[in-house]
This record gives sequence, C-alpha cells and structure tokens, in this order.
Amino acid sequence: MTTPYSMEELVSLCKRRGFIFPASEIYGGINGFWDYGPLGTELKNNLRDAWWHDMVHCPPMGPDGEPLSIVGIDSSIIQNPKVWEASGHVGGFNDPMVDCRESKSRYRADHLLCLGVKGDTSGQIYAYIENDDDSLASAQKKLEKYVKRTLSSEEIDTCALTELSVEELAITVGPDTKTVGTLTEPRQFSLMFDTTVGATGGEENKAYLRPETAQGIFLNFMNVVDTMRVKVPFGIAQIGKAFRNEVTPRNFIFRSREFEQMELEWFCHEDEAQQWYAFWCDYRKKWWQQMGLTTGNLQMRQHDSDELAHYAKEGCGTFDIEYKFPFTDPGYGELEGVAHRGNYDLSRHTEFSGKKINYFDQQKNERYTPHVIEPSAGLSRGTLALLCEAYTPDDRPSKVFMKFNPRIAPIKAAIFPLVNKNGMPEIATKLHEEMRKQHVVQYDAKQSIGKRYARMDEAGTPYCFVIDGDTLEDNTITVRDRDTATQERINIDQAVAFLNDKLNQ
RNA sequence: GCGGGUGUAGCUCAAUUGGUAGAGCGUCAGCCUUCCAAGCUGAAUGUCGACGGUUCGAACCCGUUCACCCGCUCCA
Repeated sequence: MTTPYSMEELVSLCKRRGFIFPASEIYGGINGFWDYGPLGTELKNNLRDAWWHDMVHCPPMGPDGEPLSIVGIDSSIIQNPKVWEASGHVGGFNDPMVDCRESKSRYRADHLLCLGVKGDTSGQIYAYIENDDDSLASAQKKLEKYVKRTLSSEEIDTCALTELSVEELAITVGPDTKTVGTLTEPRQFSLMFDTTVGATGGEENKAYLRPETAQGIFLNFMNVVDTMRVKVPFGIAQIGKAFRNEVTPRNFIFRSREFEQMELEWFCHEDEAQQWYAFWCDYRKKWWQQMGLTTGNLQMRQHDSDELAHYAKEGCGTFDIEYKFPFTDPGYGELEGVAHRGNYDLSRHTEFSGKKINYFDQQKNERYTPHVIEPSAGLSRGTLALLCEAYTPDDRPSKVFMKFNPRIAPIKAAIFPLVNKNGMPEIATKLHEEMRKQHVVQYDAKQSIGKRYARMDEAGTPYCFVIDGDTLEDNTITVRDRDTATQERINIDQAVAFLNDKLNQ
C-alpha cells in the first residue's frame, strides 16, 4: 500500500498550522535548516519529555525484574577538538570523494581500487569499486581489451585510488565509463561544522560543533561514576542538538544539518552486552509504538557488516528502527539506531587523554572497561514520523485531521461556548482557566462551531469540550472526539478528570 | 555534486502573443448563529523567491543566484 498523501500536502499543513517553517524564510531560507513553530515546538517537546520520562525518570524494568538505573546529563555542544580525533569523527567524517564527469557518479575515494599492468607506467589505469566483483571484473576486462591479451594475476598491479598521482589520475578510467581522465581529484567533504573559539580567531583555535551527543556522555563517564553512586550496568542519557554538514539535505526535516538526538549510553559488562543489546532493541521498538507509530510503518533492520559504523565494528552490530515515510515509501528511513559500540569509545578516550576511564566491580573484584549499548534516536526525525503518521485524509470539513496520540498532541483539548452569549462564554472561560493549570488547552469562541472543530482537527487536538444550553440547566457539557467526531455528555465537574484519564491511557 | 521540475496573498492556484496583479479557501471585525470550515456585511494582506540585463514598458524574455520537490549520489 502506498502512502495516501504526498509530502507537499504535509509540508503545507505544517506551514499553515504553525508546526514547521523554513529557517530564515524572509531571506530566502537556508538549505538544511528548519524552524519549529508553536505547535511543532509543543509536539517536539512532548516527544522529548516522553523519552526523558520513559528512559530516565521511569525507565523500564530490566530482564531480571529490577528497575534500570539511568541518569541524565547535558554536555556542551563544543568540546576540546581532541574529542573528535579520539572518537574517530575527524577521520571518519572526512571522506574524500571522487566525481566522474562522464557518468555523473560519485564515489568515496577510499572505496576505489585501481588495476594496471605491472611495471607499465605509460598505459591506462582502471578504477573499480572495492568489494564489488562485477566492478572488478569489468575493470579487468577493460584492461585486457586495452592491452589486447589475457593477463595473469601476477602481471596485474593493484593499488588504492588515493595513492595515484595527478598524472596517473589523468590516465585512469572510472568504474562506470570507458574514457580516461573523467575522474576528479579526491575532494574532502568535512561532515563536521567548524567554528572558532575566542574572539581573535585563527586556525589554532578551530573547534567543532558536535556531530553526535554521545561523546559528551563518554567524556563524563568517570564524573558520573564518581558522583552518582551508580553501578554497572547503568545508563547515561542526553538530549540535545547535533550538527552535520550533510552532502545533500533533503526530505523536509528528515536530513537537516542541525537536528536533535535522544541518546542513551548503556554501560555493561562485556559478558552481558549481547543480552542488553537484545533488551534495548525490543524495548525501543515498543516505545515508538507507544508514541503512536502503530500502523505497521515500523520495522527493525539488522545492519549488514559492510555498513557498520567505525565504532560498531568492535561490537556485534547495529539494529535500525525504521519508519516508512512518504518519501521513502515503499522503503524505510532510519528513526533510531541501537548500536553495540563495544568499549571502543571509552578505550579511545583512555588512549587519547591518558586518563583512567574504567570501572571497578567490588563484588567480583574486577576492573574493566564497560561495553556500551547505544539506543540513539532522532528527535527531529521522530517528530517528523509523528507528523507523517498523524496525517489522516478524511471526508470531514477540514479534509484532513492530525491523529496524534493524545500523550504527544500539541494541544490536549479545546473549550468552546456553543454560542458566544447567554452565559456560555463565562462558564467556558472558567473551565478553560481551570484546565490550563494542568494541560495545554485552548479557548475559542470565534466563528461557527464547525470551523472551530475543523481548526482543532488540523492541529490534532484530541478533545473539544463544548458548553451549550443544557449546561445552564444541568451542568453537563459535551465532549467531542477528534477521531470519530462523535460526542458524549459529561458533568462539567468531571471534565478535568475525564481529560486526565484519557491522557493517561 | 549531477539531471529534471517548481517558485505569484497565510494555503491552493489564475493572469490571452511582454501593457505596472486576481480568485477560492483561510485570517480579522461586526451581525447572526443551540453542534461540524453554515449565512450576511465589511476589512487587511503581495517589492510576482532574489539580483542583474533586454525593452518605452517584464510576473511573463535572457543571465546569475537562492530555496523547495523528484531522480541519481551520499548518508555518522
């Protein structure tokens, strides 16, 4: 089944109803950046708060039935630049790229290898893609055609494309072309944002905006162990902005250059890591379902070994929780990655800083560097998934409504006087003032009741309380349900309890 | 980064072969209204994405640029 609506419709509603706007729009916008409007901010904050509550304040029970121990931190976006050398990001996020002018293809330079005849510096060189048998066969075929004979493996010289000189690159044939010299020189694509610390500037003061929040947690591992009386296994959580100079920002807020992450680093003994990995994969999928992603648009996917990140190679892999967005349909896009990072990060920081970063288990009398299971979720992407999931075309007057889970809906309820006279506004205003002490609610007395319902449908408000003529007689009001557009009548004194009850379901 | 497309009011879109911008919806005000964008009256809103050029005159033609969408590419 394909998505019954287009991304343009959703983007249009987000703009129209104040969820998301293009950043610096009056200046023509800026590629890869978006602003959250009033409703989008509420929505995102609700998702963020739900995560913090469910992961830090009230985490799930562990496999042994005991509550998990998780604490939160909020680390600086800018850290000592050595952090990113130790983490591998300075190396790993600086991929040299090569473009082919003829085939319009782009390759990672360090993923290209080259074939040539041994000892022959005047002939042609043929590039092929690493670990791609077809590409290798094609390159060898082209080389043999060029020298007009079959070559034995002893006669063929292989080297990395990055080792070629400018002259050699000029006589190189790209993987997907037959002419020489179509490949550009390898260019660095730095995925990390540079900035300068200090007013005087200068290269020696260069620093980076963090490309992930995780490192701030590893940096503070010993601080937390020394101050919080935590025992392994335990977790440290953090929510915050991260920055990446994506080559191609695309698909609304899905791949933006400034985004928010919700990351947990779960520290455990190596022997238990596999068990915790399975535990977190399972729990995190359930969590997303609880947030309202329940229609089968979620899937779990184990990474292939060749797509593992540099930090995950030591461990046992990465599981992606993916969502079927309208722009990925029928494919899926990553919402959260649950990675087994091994003890890569703590070990690297031990090595680069020279500081002791480990844990001593008094019971076992064992000192070790904990392994890490990392459920790393995208708050921005999660917000987008909630928007995509909620968007529900319908034949009602608004033609569409946002079917948010009440727990994460930006506005929980609206209070209307049926008509703006006869004492109804006074009662409605009083109810509104009572309700807003506990929940985000809106009062609206303007225009017809139908328009007010329609507005709330597009904002995704799950309940509308209406004070009508009967209220004056018997103290009852109607509650209109967003999803069914049906009403029930309750006593006005029970309205707050009614809403509390619905939001806690 | 490449190829294609789009850019006019908050949103969706018009504007005859170049003659200094309109509609619907929404928004706002008033009246009316006892339950689903109802009705009546009125109002506000655009440097036609930006810059430059051609022209007596450009939303329209040309160039550059920016943003968004689609397809490649990339994706910790």
